[in-house]
Amino acid sequence: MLLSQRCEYAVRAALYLAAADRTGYVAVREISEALGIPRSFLAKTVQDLTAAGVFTSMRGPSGGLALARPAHRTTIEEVVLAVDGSALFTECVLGLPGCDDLRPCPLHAQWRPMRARVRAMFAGATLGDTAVQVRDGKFRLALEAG
Amino acid sequence: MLLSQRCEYAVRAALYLAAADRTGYVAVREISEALGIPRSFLAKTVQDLTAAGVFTSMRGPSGGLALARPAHRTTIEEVVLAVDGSALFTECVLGLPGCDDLRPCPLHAQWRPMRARVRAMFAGATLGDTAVQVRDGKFRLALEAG
DNA sequence: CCTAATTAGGACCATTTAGTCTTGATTATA
DNA sequence: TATAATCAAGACTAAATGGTCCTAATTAGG
Repeated sequence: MLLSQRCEYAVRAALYLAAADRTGYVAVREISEALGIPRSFLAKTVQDLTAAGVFTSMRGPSGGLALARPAHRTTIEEVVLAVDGSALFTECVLGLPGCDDLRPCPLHAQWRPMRARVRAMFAGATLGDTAVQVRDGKFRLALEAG
Repeated sequence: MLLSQRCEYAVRAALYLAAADRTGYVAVREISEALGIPRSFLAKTVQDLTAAGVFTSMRGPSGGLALARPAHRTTIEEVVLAVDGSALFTECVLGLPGCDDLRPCPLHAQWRPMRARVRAMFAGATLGDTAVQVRDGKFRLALEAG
């Protein structure tokens, strides 16, 4: 698994929020039901995102979650960093501490640019871009087709 | 983490075996001490590799582990597949079951070629190639520099 | 002010992964 | 044949991850 289960959930939830394009807040309950994610688990996971300033939240009736910034100014990379941290983008593929250009592991020369590309994949994807296509039915965020 | 801890250990052990380039067998104890890997844990992990036909093993004095084939005909990909399976190379980055070209997740178009590149990185690295450079001191397999 | 809807947060349980330990089977060698 | 070295295998413990549940705090609306 490239991303933790929590992180997969978080990215899908962020994309759902962006695709919903609602003026107010969206309840965790709605997101969890729409995406087939355990509600309590998602609720705890998104706390990382509000703590990181990616989401905002409001309690009470008509409360819920919202993007802290416009969807086109938030990237999937930010979501990944908030939940899983930066290890995937920085650590040695063989787990050697201090693996770098000076004291490389045998895969360092190949993995270093590769992990940069993986990061660029997430950094280049704004929630806005992708959400448009989710709304158009080109992409899916849950088990069912559309 | 791209690879499980067990898998990281397995790859390093395979590279150690290749770099040792011994005519006979190499004991798990020697490998675990050289690489700083818990011995019992490594012993169990390499059973996956012997079961997969990547390693052979022999019990008794002067027994141990050896590569089943010449080092230049075994790839790191085979080690990864034997321990972690193929999920990394086949599954959706957002964890959606059945994510494919017909019913893609929002990152499918980017992740599909990326995971193929990751796989190619492992498939293109034979134990023989890399072991040579480990022997030359260009690469390290453990915490210490050489 | 009361009620219901909602997030926040912590305690808790379940599953997977990481790691240890012991016992048994095998085998070279004295 | 006795001994010691080694892998094989399973039971066990520990830690991380995934997931549930309950209580408190907050807030809109009657």
